[in-house]
Amino acid sequence: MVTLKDVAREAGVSPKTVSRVVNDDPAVNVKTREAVSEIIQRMHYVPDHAARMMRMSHSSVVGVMTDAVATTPYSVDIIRGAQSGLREQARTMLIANTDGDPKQEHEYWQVFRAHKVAGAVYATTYHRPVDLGAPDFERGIVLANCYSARRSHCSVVPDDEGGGYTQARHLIELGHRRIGIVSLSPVLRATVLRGAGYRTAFAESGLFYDPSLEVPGFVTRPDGGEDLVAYDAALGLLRRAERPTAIICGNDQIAVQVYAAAASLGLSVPEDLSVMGFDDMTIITHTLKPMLTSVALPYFEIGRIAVDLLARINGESEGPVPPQVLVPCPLIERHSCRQV
Amino acid sequence: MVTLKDVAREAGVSPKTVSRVVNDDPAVNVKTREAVSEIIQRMHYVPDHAARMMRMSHSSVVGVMTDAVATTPYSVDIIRGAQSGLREQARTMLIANTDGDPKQEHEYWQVFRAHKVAGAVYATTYHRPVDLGAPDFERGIVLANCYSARRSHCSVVPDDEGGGYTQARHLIELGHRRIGIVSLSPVLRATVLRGAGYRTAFAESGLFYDPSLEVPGFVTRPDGGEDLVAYDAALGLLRRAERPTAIICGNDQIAVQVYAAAASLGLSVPEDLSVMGFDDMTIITHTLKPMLTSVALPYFEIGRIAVDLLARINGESEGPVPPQVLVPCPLIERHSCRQV
DNA sequence: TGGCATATTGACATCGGTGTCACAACCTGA
DNA sequence: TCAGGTTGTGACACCGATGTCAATATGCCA
Repeated sequence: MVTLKDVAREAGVSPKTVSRVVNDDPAVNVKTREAVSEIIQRMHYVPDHAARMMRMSHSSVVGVMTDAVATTPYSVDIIRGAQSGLREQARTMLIANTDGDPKQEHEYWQVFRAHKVAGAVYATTYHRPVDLGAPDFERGIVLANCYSARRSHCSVVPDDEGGGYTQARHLIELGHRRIGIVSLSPVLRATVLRGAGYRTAFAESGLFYDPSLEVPGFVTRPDGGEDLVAYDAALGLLRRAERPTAIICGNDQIAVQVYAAAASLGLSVPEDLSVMGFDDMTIITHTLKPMLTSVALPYFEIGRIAVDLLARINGESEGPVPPQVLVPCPLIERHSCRQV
Repeated sequence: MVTLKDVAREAGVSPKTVSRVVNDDPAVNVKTREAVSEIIQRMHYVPDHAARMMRMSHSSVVGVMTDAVATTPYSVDIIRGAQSGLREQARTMLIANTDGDPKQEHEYWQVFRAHKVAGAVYATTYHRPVDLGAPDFERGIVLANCYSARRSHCSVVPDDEGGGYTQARHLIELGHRRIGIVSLSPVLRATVLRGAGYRTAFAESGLFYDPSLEVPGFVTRPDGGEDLVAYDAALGLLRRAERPTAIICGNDQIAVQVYAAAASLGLSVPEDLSVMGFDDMTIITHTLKPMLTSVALPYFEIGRIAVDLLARINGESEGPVPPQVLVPCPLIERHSCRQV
């Protein structure tokens, strides 16, 4: 391990001067700087993070704690977004996956403290309220894809209500008047919020919101698991006397089953039925034929904004720190919806 | 920040003694240990990672470098597997996502050096050869889901050949004799390896391998992107005079389109056609009706084994260090294949 | 009781950087 | 010519832990 002192000796200057060069301190003579820089390069010197951190009593690492971000595959984009933002801040990321286990969570807060991380992002798989308890962690915390029931931390969440509105609004603009909905489990916050969005869009256009046209695509088993019943749900809707001309899906998986149900009745998408997804999981949206129009969950953005907020909380960058940031869910048009 | 000294003062002992307690040094009187432990708890003391690391000149952090693990969603399970293994080793994970950019990659090797990480895992999205160049990084490196063309590092990769064998073998055992294959892009290593697996299984059973029954489900566009053409590929196979009774898919996305193609011809799965996926992306396998039988890519295991190997390389645990570990791809039986 | 092994504890230096402050060399303007 | 300012550099202490080694207390045996 080559140290500051080694470089200093080689360059014939004091360690402090090398330190200045490394940190771009302007109070160094240009010639000295160049000479030292050259030697740093030649010797492959890299400043020791530990020593620096110890002296400065905080690190350039940000902790990211997640429950089980891998469960819904794309929520891992929160991590990618965070990484992207941290890279610009010249920071790095210490990651902790807790599997939702409070014991692990507590341990990792300790780890974060031990590492003197500059702050933490707490990200969840599903948009939901969380209660962090008192993690005795002094630095800033930003919640991503979740929010504090006690409003104790600021949060970055998808605008599910807006997303629901966007789904409905787009179909209405295409001329649809009978719109079925195969929704997620009613206990999810997303379902409630999007429902509000649908109603707003319907009301705006003077459409009647018919509750019988909204059926769940997932049902919760007694053991807590979920069964995907969208196929039968969609069949039910499509067999009604007045068949809906479009179906809004709670997520893209539901759309897969809606496609299959339509096919089984000899209906084709989008000629006989428009289908609108949610989540924009490319693995599904690009795979279905025709490719699925969907509303995206802006995970990448959420991660990015979370670390930007963190920098503001820590006073390292300018800007306001709103208690909650709603990130819009953009419409991704493909070929599963048509004008009627 | 409460330090060792603070605890020592409070306990009326020397800092060194507190250090001994923290590190479970047996040379401490039981009564002293208990008293000090109690005060550590009460004061919420957490040892400073930086100071410890500096003194010991290595850290308990492992670096994980990835190209773009989020692209194929489930390859993120490599990360989860690694995390799970590291947790048992009482280590943590510094993560670096390079987007495949060599400049970022070089930067992150420097970051790893600066952090004095105990070792590194280099994970890729696709099973492929890599050339790490000379990352001037002194600690151990293990490749996950990729391997060194120059055999300079040890690697953990899925047994694609075995996976292909498993796919074919299972169908053969169910009595299928005409088996179509809708494969991945022929340039992928996985395609080549699995092809070898199919042939072995066919040969074993005295089946004739008919190249005309293997068609690509993806085609590469001039711009390098890929188009999913499995629907038409499957139609082609299913319209042949002697229709195959089963189709092996290069991944689960292909299976989605095979299902759709079968439906469009009025064929049902599995009565008229057995379908076998690959990757076991639950988001697809659980969504299709009937649920898809598939062969899993053991990403979680790969990540886990990689960090175990790393510990061996660093001499922290016992066991051999093979140059390459092939991780089996297990068959996950669901309902898309039937006996004929 | 003296001598020696063992158990327990602490003083001190050290790891690799950076903050503080002093100091020398060089300007500037009166 | 000299006070006062600016620029560039280095000496030294210190961040919070641990390794080394010495010091003290205790126990045991002859």
